[in-house]
Amino acid sequence: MNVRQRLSPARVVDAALELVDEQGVEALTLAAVAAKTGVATPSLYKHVASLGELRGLLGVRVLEEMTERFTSAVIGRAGDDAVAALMHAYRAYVREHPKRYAAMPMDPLHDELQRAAGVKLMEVMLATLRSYGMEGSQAVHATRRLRVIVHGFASIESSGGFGLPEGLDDTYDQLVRMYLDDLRGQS
Amino acid sequence: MNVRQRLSPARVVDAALELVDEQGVEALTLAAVAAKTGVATPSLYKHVASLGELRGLLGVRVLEEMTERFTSAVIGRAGDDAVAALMHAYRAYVREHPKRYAAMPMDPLHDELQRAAGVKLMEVMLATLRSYGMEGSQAVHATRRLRVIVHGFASIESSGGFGLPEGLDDTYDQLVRMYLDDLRGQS
DNA sequence: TTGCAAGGCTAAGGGCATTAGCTTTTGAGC
DNA sequence: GCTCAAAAGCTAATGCCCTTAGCCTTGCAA
Repeated sequence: MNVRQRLSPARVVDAALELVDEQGVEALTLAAVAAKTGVATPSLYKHVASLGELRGLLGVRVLEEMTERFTSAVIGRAGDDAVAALMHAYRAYVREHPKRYAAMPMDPLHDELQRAAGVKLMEVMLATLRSYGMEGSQAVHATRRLRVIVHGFASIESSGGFGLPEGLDDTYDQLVRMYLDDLRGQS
Repeated sequence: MNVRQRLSPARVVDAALELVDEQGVEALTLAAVAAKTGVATPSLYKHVASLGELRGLLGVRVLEEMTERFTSAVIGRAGDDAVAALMHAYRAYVREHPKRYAAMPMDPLHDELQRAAGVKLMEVMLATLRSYGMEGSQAVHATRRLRVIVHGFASIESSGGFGLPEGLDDTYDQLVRMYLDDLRGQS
C-alpha cells in the first residue's frame, strides 16, 4: 500500500529547498511547502515544529552541503593550491544556488544545530590553512579573513549586488591572489 | 491646533529605522510603525505605497547616511590614509547600527532610488582610489575588492556571525593592511 | 485481532497587508 | 471671514499566513 511516499522532516526540507531555489526566501511559506508536498498545511507540524525551525533546518542542510563539497575540493591538495580550490568551490556552490545562499542567515545564534554545522565548515577552512604551519590565533585570523572574502563576494554576487557581471571572474581571481599573497606575507 | 506633528514620508522612515535598530528587520511591520507614530495602520498608506516601498526608502536612507559619513571621513586625505579611513568609517557605521545594516538588502535591482543611492556610495570609493592613479576597469576591480572586504566583514560582524568577538579589531586591521598591500601591488 | 501511535485532516483564531469608502482637517483663494 | 477641495486620518472588511485543537485513519506490533 502506501503508494504516496510518506512525509518526513528530510522531505519537507527538500521541498523547502526547491521552493527557495525557484522563488527566493520570501516564497518560503508553510502553505507553499504543503502544496508542494501534497499535504494540508497543518500536517507539516507533524514533522517540523514551526516555520522558524524549518528555516533553521534549511540552513543546516546548506552548510552540510557546502562542507561536503569544500572537503572534496580540498582533499589531495595543499598550500596555495588547496586554498584556491576552496575559494573557487565556495563561489561555484553559490553560483549554482544563489537564492539558497542568500536565504541562509549568517546568524546561527539561536539555532544550535546550525551553529554546529557552521563550526564544521570553518574547521575545513582551518584545516586547509594548517598546511601553512599556522597555529592558534594566527590561524583564527587567517580563517576569518578568508571567510570575509569568500562570503563578501558570494553575498554580493548571489543577490545581484554587482552592477554588470562583466569581469566578475577576474575580480574573483584577483581576490584569490590577494589572499594568497597575504598568507605568504603572514607566514 | 495640531499639537501632534503631522506625519510625512520622512517621519515614517524615521519610525521604521528606530524599529529596525531596536528589534531587527523582522519587527518592521506597518502595524508597529503605525503604533510608533500614533496612527492607525491604513493611514500610513497616505505616505507610503506599501511595506515594500518603505523597505526601499529605508535602504535609501541608510545608503545616504553611509555616503555622507564616508565622504567626510575621506575628505582631506589621500592614498593609503584615505582608504584606511574609509574602511574604518564603514565598520564604525555598521557597529553603531548593526541591525540597520543587516536589514538593508544588497539587492537594489527592483528599486531605482536605492540603486542610485548605491551608485553614489560606490563613487566615493572610486574617487578615493583615484589618488592611486587607477583608471577604467582596473579601478572597477579595485572598488569591487574593497567592497567585498568591507561588506563581507560588516555582514558577518553585524549579524553576530563571528564566534567570539575576541580580536576582531586585529582581524580588521589585517584586512585593511591586506587591501593596502594589494593596491600597492596593482599599481 | 486488537489497540495504539503516527500522520493526516478540518475548523478556528489571531496577526498582518492591503483596499474601499467615509469623515475631518487644513489651507488657498475669494 | 468663508468656501471648498485636497490631504490625511479613521473604521470596516478581505485575504493570506502561522499556529493550535481536536478528530479520523492507517499501519504496525503484540
